[in-house]
Amino acid sequence: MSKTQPKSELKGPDRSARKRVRKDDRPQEIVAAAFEEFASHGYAGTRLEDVAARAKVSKGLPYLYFKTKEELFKAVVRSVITSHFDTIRNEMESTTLSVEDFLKGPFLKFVQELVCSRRVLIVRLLIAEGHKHPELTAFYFDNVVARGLETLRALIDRGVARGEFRETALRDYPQLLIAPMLMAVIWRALFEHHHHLDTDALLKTHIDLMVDAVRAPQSKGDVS
Amino acid sequence: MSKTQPKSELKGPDRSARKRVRKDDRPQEIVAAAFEEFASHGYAGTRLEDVAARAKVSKGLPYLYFKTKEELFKAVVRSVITSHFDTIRNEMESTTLSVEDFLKGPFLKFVQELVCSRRVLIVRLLIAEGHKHPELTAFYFDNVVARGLETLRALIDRGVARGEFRETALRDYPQLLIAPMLMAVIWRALFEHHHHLDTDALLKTHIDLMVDAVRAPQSKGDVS
Amino acid sequence: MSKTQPKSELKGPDRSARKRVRKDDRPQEIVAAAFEEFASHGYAGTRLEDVAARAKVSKGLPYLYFKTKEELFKAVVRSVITSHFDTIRNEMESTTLSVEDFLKGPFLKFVQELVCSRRVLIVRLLIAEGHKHPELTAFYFDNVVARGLETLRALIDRGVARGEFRETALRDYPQLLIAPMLMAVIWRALFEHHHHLDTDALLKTHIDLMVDAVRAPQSKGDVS
Amino acid sequence: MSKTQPKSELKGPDRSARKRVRKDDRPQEIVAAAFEEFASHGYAGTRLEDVAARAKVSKGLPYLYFKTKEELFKAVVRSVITSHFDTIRNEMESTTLSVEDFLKGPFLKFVQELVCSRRVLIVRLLIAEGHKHPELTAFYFDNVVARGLETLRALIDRGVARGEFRETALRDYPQLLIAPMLMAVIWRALFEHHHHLDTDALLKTHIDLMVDAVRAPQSKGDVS
DNA sequence: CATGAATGAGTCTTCATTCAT
DNA sequence: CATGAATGAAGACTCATTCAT
Repeated sequence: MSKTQPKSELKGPDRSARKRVRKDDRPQEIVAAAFEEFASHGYAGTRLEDVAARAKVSKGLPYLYFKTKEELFKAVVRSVITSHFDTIRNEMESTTLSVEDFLKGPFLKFVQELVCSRRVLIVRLLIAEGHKHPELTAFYFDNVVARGLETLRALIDRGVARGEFRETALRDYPQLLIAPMLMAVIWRALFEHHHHLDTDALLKTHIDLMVDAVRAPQSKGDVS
Repeated sequence: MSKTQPKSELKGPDRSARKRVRKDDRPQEIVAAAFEEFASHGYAGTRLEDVAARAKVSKGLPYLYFKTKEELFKAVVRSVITSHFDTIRNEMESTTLSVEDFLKGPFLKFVQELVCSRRVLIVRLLIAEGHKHPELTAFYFDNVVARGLETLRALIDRGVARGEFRETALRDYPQLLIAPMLMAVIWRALFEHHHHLDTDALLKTHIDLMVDAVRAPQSKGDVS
Repeated sequence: MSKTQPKSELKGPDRSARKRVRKDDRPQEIVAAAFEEFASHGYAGTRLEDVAARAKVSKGLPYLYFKTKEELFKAVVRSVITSHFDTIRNEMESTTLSVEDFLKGPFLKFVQELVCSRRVLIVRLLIAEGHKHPELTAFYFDNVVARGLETLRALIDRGVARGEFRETALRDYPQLLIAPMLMAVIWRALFEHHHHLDTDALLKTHIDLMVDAVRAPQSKGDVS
Repeated sequence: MSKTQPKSELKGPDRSARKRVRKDDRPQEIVAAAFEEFASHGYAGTRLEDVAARAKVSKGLPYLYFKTKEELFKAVVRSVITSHFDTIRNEMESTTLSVEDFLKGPFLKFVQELVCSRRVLIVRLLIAEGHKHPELTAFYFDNVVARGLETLRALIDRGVARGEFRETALRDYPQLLIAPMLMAVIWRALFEHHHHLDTDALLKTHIDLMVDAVRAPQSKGDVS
């Protein structure tokens, strides 16, 4: 009563639209909408109301599934991270291709596609907000970064073991195989309107040069 | 008249003296303080009151020099960008070293230092907020990115012209020389606490591999 | 920027009314306004916006002095408690009157006035909200309740020592001298509109009866 | 038909049986749950969802029986008030004990028990919220306060008529017999953790003193 | 010039209430 | 009847910005 309760005697617009799409995927829809908003405006710049609007639900609904804005943010990050990287990791480990062919084939393809997909936006998000969410950063590090680098290192070592590659410091810094992806993502986000960059070619060039750099001497003749 | 000692020695022994001395670089101090805050908390997460506090000025003073928060932000970005890159660019253009030696010497040194300096934080800031400030992004692109890439390309072309390097697509994607810097910056910001990365070695490895990749066949013997 | 900053280009009503009353008693004014609101609507039922409106300040100002609603509430309680009870306590300890005369004179007067004053509203407030603010309750207990009861007990003991009173359990339960005050406060708050109660007479009757009850036998003749 | 066993034995073995059994007292269970919640958190501080949870029903069910939160609150107050005071009133009117013995016996017992029961919490609730619910306060006044005081006054008058008591103003302020109960209730709610108070002894002391105060001079010998 | 009290629009979050199922 | 997902009004709190002193 009194000031605690809404005085409205006349109620909202269309009460019938509710439950229309209702499913147990409501949380997913909200997470999807939140992803777009977070990706566009950053954490602080995103208003939960806009997330709700984009998900076509009421302002209060996200709070039914996510206790706070931060919870929602974490859910967003986790949902993007989860399982998207398992595929390529599995391929890496089970492929019968030569390492060079794998890098120039499936791996390049994967990275090229990743860079064009909406879910790389999560990378920018983490770059921007990660340090405020240590828990999340740790999660990302453990599930994506650490495992990804490990697999890459194993791949390089295999190349060396198979006599494809010479021994180089690359195995100690597999991050170098990934670095151009960051460049591509950031370029697309910031500079694409100023100057077009063919990220596919960028990535391909990088792989080609890297392979050239580490290729074992005797295999030189095989190339052309 | 301007830099003479204050005439009133009666009030505040050295307080007025300090004031005088600081008067001219007040904006700079505010920008410096703002840089730290923006770098730590992002644009939206930074409170102007904290900036003022860090700069040891009153809450209202920043508004004397910068009409809005965004103006201040732009000033911050500009101040970091300005002139820090001219030096290396000049060196690049006037050096007498071989391109390989230049890359492995002054250039590597520059990048390694940049990565450790506080002013790379601006990179993360731009990654995070750049798309909301097109004007700023354009300014950064024109003054840093475009000119930097141009100079790098010229350097590579010089290497080719001098017979040091073979012709590769690297000249079309000089971003590849910079990409590991992004990796280094981001790693330090997000993952350093999880897993140490020797960024100096990372950067060196990258330059070494890149040079190996593009070095002209006959120049192999010339190196040492 | 963007959604973080107010878009308003046209600003509020009268920007000149500010600072009019400005003094360092602003906090006091806010506390006073808050007292009225809390007393009227309880803790949860009070809107800080109404407090601000009553204090004729903007919605945000209370937060400049009180970090949260609860802080303000505590300040309200403390401000009412502080020092109002010292006077009567001092009188109690330094009076030259007989205990009976003191109880029927200054003490009765004090209680009668207290019951009519606005600051007893704090009692109702504490009854209603106290259990949610243990810190505050402890503060009130230490500063008002414990000290008040102690003084009352000393007074009764003095009456016994002087031969005015016989030894009764009243000294163990000095709360009984205060109980009718609670009745008076609560009655006025809840039932006054239903049925008038002469609280002055109620309180006087209670003191008279209590004194009759504990008066030493030999002093009986002295009464009339 | 109404209380026969459910016909469908197939679904839910005894789940449906329980449902049937509970159906009739659902409102009561909800009121009971609501009482606990209101008593603990006050009106505004109580969430209907918690009430439902405590009553082990769904969030929407209370609305089937009570149109609004306020209706439920009223039902709570009424349910506690109703009929609990008739017993003692009847006793008061039909007892064959002397008034003194009645006060020191059944009446004291009743008050002591009341103070320890959960249903006195309603008193604190009314103190806190009563002024916002005039209707409810009126109901409480008519059914509990007015009738209670009337009966007490009649009791005192009977004491006077029987020559047990002298004529005192107590008959005009029977509230004084009740006042210590308020003290006891409030003390238990707020200060018990700070300092234990033997409320039984408090109440007994009060009755003893009051009776001493009003006892007729000649009846002194009659007592034992 | 410099200060910091004051403003008020905006955002997160809660919860009474409704209603499709 | 019973459920609980969904709604949306309201309130706590923040902070960019202003301006009297």
